[in-house]
Amino acid sequence: MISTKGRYALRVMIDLAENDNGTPIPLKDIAKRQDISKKYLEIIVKDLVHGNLVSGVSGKGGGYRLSKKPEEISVGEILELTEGTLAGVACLQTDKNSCPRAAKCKTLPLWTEYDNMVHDFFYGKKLSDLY
Amino acid sequence: MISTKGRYALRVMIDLAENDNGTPIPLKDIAKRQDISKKYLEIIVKDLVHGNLVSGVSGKGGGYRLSKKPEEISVGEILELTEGTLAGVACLQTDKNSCPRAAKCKTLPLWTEYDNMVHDFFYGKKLSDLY
DNA sequence: TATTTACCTACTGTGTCAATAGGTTTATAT
DNA sequence: ATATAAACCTATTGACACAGTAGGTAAATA
Repeated sequence: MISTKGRYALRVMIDLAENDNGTPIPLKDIAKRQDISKKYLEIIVKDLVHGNLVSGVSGKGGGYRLSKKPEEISVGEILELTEGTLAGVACLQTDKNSCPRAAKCKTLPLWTEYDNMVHDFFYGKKLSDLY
Repeated sequence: MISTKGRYALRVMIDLAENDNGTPIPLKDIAKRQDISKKYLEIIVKDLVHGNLVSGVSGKGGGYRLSKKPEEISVGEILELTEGTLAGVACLQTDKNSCPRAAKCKTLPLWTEYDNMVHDFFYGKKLSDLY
């Protein structure tokens, strides 16, 4: 299940894209527009900065701006970054080493197909498609 | 994320379908074949019984059997029963009353599309497709 | 009547989620 | 220079779900 973190992250990204006027956008403004506590947004934006999707500018007059054009940012990137993974099933998380039953598992092909579908869906959607 | 409960439930259902020989199949056998504790399986099978996907027969010689033919049971039914919901996003869970931002929410259409895709995927797969 | 099975209620440790709290650093505007 | 406004950082917390265990009772057959 996609958590608030990923969902809020997407809203932040859209907000940044929609309100882009050249100058950095302070978190305070986003928090107010999106009705999300600024404190919580700090955590989320930190992930986005680490993933190079946005860059922050400190000091008065500072704020955040997108690092790439909205057409070049996929929803999948945003979610994978903030959710940690897009994998819908634990068996398929890359860090978990593969299950000993994998070879004979009757359900693994289903989960793999599911995972590919979800991946393609979210990586096919660009930020620019959402506003 | 689909939890062990849903994943195990699916394996139980496949096991019941594959080993169906007319007589009920005791949980002990399923637990051994699937390498899952019988105690934990009890919880899972209870859900399946409540949802009328399997029926239990008490007493010596008892066990469980499928209530319908494998071609008539969808993976979606199984997962929705054991997971509680198939909704990948909290906004779309039926019990939660809709979010006040819904009307102006830029992300809601995305989540709805995602949800429909997932729903169609899992309801399109039948138990008989998996073994 | 002993045995085998389903069925029931309760409990628990672990971890994640969602969020808050209180600071320090950085850089601009005045 | 200095006040101000912003990002940035570390830690903490309450609530809840997940994954599983424990110990029993009821039902039905061999």
